[in-house]
Amino acid sequence: MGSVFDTLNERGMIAQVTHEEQIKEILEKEKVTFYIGFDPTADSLHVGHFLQMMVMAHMQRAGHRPIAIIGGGTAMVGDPTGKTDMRKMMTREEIQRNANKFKQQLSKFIDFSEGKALMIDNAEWLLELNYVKFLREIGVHFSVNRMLTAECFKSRLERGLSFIEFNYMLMQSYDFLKLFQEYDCKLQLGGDDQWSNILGGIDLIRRVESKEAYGMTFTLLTTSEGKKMGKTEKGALWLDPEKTSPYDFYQYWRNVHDADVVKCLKLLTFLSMEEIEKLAQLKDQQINEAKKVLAYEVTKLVHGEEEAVKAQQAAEALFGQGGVAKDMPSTEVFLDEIAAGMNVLDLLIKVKLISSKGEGRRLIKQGGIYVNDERVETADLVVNEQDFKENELMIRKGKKVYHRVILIK
RNA sequence: GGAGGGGUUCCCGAGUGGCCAAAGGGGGCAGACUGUAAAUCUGUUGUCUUUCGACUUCGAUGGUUCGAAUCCAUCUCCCUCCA
Repeated sequence: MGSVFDTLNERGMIAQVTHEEQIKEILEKEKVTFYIGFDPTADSLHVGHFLQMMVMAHMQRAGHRPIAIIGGGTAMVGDPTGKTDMRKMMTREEIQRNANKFKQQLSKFIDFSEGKALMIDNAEWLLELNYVKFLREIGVHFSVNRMLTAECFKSRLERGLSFIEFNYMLMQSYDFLKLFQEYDCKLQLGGDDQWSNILGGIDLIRRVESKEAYGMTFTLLTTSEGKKMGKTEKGALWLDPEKTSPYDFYQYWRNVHDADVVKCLKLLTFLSMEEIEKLAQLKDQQINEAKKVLAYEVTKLVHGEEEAVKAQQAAEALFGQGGVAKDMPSTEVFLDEIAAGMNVLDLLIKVKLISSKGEGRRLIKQGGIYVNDERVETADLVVNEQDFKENELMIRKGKKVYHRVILIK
């Protein structure tokens, strides 16, 4: 029966901690208020945030109180960490809109009721800061020399770093101080790339309050090849079903590399370590079973059980034998559009499986397009009403991309 | 403020008057092999038509020329050095 710390640790989530012993201790004995910051720079959270959310959920389950900080103020400055060039500035409105979406998504993981968790926008205090006052109270505590030695600035120094970005660290540190003072928040968590920013906050608290605060960072979600995970050809893998359908989401995890399955199970599901161990024993083909579990569990967490089941069924119907999948992407077509016959290429375009006719021709030439499971041999093929079975037509591109066309009479 | 360098197709990056829809790499997509994996190999990767071909693209706008990504002018953005 270990503490959350052990749980997080054995799942391989923890990257660095500031004071291992003390953190273990407070996590075991106290109800700790901690925070994680989220940058509202996109209109949806993506898998990159997923791990942070898992951590928050784990912590909350262990009785601690999470604060999700929406970086409404800091987003107006831009975190230089890991960016090769300056981030584009965002308007208040954009940030606000994004922040609202975040809250919805976070609510699936964290219970915000009865003050069990808080969500705060740091714009609340950052936007009102008085420059001179800030410099006098906060700025004095930072040594430029030391900041420059931080890895995140070092790399940027070669390319150029604007003053505004340079200040990001101060603002994030100030957040921590503020939360420490007002909410007794003494632990900051974050991705491993946030390490130096977190240290900044801890330092600041020590100097201003003469009290100890703690920090802990988590593994960044990367593939075994060291690439950031969750990037797809269409961009990030979003948690918003409007931006990434549950089916695609499921498929992403269904298709992770062998080497990453166990890691993902540990990091992204609540399955017990015993169950994961069991799955980790699987070899070769059987690994697919583990991948199914992974895909199902992760989809369930993000989109709910119902969607996860649907996605799984859809996938099985398609990749297993026969069966009709109801929940893959589909497009409706009206009878009069099809009555006279419609060229495959036009149909493919309509259904957005291809973006140009040239692409379609190429795919067909290479044997990558199937209609109702029959390989399309020529781009001249015309599809008409007779091709629909029970008002449905199945189009497949390559091996994995399916699309259902529904005929509306 | 002064001096210099630069903006090329998804990304990086060649290309300095016709042979350029534009090398090479990366990435993407498809095919083979497989396990809805990885690795590998092959093809492909502006649009339209596919057969020749037509059209649009090299920061923006004008200009020179039979012909411009390549030359000129103006504008714009970025970077480096100096102050």
